[in-house]
Amino acid sequence: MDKGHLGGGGGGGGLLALDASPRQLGFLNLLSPAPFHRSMEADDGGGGGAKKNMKKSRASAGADAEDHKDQASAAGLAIKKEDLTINLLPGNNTRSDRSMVVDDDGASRADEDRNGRNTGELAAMQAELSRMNEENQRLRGMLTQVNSSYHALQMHLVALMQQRTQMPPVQPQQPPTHEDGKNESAIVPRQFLGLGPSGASADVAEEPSNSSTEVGSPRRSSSNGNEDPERGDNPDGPSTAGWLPGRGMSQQQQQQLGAAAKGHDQQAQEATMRKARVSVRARSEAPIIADGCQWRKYGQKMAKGNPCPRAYYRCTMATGCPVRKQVQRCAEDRTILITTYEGTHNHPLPPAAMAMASTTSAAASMLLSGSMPSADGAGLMSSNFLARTVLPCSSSMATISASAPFPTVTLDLTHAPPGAPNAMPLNVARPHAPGQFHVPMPGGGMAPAFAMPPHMLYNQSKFSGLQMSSDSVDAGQFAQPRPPMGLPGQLSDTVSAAAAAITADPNFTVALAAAISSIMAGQHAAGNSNANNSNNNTSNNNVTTTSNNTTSNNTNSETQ
DNA sequence: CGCGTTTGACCGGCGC
DNA sequence: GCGCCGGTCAAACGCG
Repeated sequence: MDKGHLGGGGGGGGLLALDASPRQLGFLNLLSPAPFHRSMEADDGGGGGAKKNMKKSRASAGADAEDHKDQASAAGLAIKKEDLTINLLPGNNTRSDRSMVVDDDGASRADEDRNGRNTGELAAMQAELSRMNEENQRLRGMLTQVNSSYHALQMHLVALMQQRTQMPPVQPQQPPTHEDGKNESAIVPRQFLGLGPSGASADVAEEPSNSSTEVGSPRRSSSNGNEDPERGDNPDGPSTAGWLPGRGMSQQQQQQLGAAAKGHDQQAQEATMRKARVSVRARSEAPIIADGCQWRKYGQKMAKGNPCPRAYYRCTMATGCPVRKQVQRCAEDRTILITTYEGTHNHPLPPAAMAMASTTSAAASMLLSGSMPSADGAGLMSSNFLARTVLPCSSSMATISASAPFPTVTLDLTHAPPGAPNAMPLNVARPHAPGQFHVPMPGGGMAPAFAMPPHMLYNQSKFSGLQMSSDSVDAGQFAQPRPPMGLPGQLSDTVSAAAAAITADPNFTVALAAAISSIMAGQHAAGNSNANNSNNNTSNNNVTTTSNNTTSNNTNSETQ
């Protein structure tokens, strides 16, 4: 029976978890790649890292001061051999030859000669080191800048969250005076769609009639049950206040709405945005994925072009929750379960559900903030970029469809992050793709919520692959699992919930998106294009190099 | 008996 | 205007 699938899953991992450490942020990795990358390498182990660094190009080598100190200290020992072949001077050779000829006891003399050579090498290396130090300073400056930006964002997030807790449930929305405003595009979408647990504000806004219990409402226009009361002039109903243009607006804006065509366009636009969906593709044998929410099936249809029926579910965790989801198996590969979420929860969610909801929320916000100026190339660029940043582990897994009837983000969880260690082959049978779905866990490969029944574990773990996206990046990119965090399951859940709540905040997402977009715009202005991945020795070499890394990872995952 | 699922009917949007 | 299609409703049904 399907009842078994309605129960909430165990605690999921912290999805899109934002660690205090900037290196956990994939986008920061993109923005200031070299220092972070190198700091990661340093984790691999010191000596080998130092040797590797010497072989690198100067640009990529000069990053961490400590590394250079290590190099300096090791210069007289480890680097000698390589550099001897480089720095052998004719004079040295003659001296060495002469010493061999003249002296039978050439050991001490040879040592002296070596010392003499070493002094020359040391001078050269000191010069090199000084250059590297200078470069180091520059890179440190960059790092400091990025760190300060990160902390500024963090402060902004905290401020936003505090604002949110102090705000009444229904907050007045920004006046929709934008026609094509790209600045507003980052603000507006979050008012319409957030699949995450938005606690009160946006959810209540989404729900046309909370007090009148949508579920029990007899007459609902079928597919537009959400929009109709909002589209129509619905003067009352506090629930419509959230995003309805007519609510919480100045008289001037009301007059704007009065203008038929204009208001109509806006409303149509907003309705379209409200239709934004997040589609999750995951391999699952189960008929439904356990995302922590409770769902009630209210319909099933045979969709055209797919022999598998499409099931319609409605969230029943709270009366009137407008969130719906469609579940359908992929026509090509029926082991792939496609779950499409639409709407915003208007009730608190358990951590497990919050994880999924925050993922979809982040993806939806990403989509809307990026694709709002759909005709704008920059918008699409930022969408794709955000698809990689918000969902780092799924750089190729997050795709945005502009051609779909509704703007849709597709999170493809059927691909394993590249190079994921300690992967847990959760697939029951994937003959064509061995170990295709790998779920790297921060604690060495195991999720904390394993008190679940096996089938729940199966499903929930699939989401953990998304939830642990940032961790996946760490583990996947650097092929070095982080040491076990030692977090008890409960605490881990709490942390995940907090992280999920943070990332679920559309304000955060939008702020993040805006910051990233602006930074990226600056970088593109400076370095033209990241996609070229040329390995020239320009000042952008660091960025390019790491974007190479990122790109190669992307392609890795894409080719899977 | 209550709750959830099933399934045919209905409705609205959209393309021709 | 008509038909197709996606989405929803609600009565019937099944299960615990």
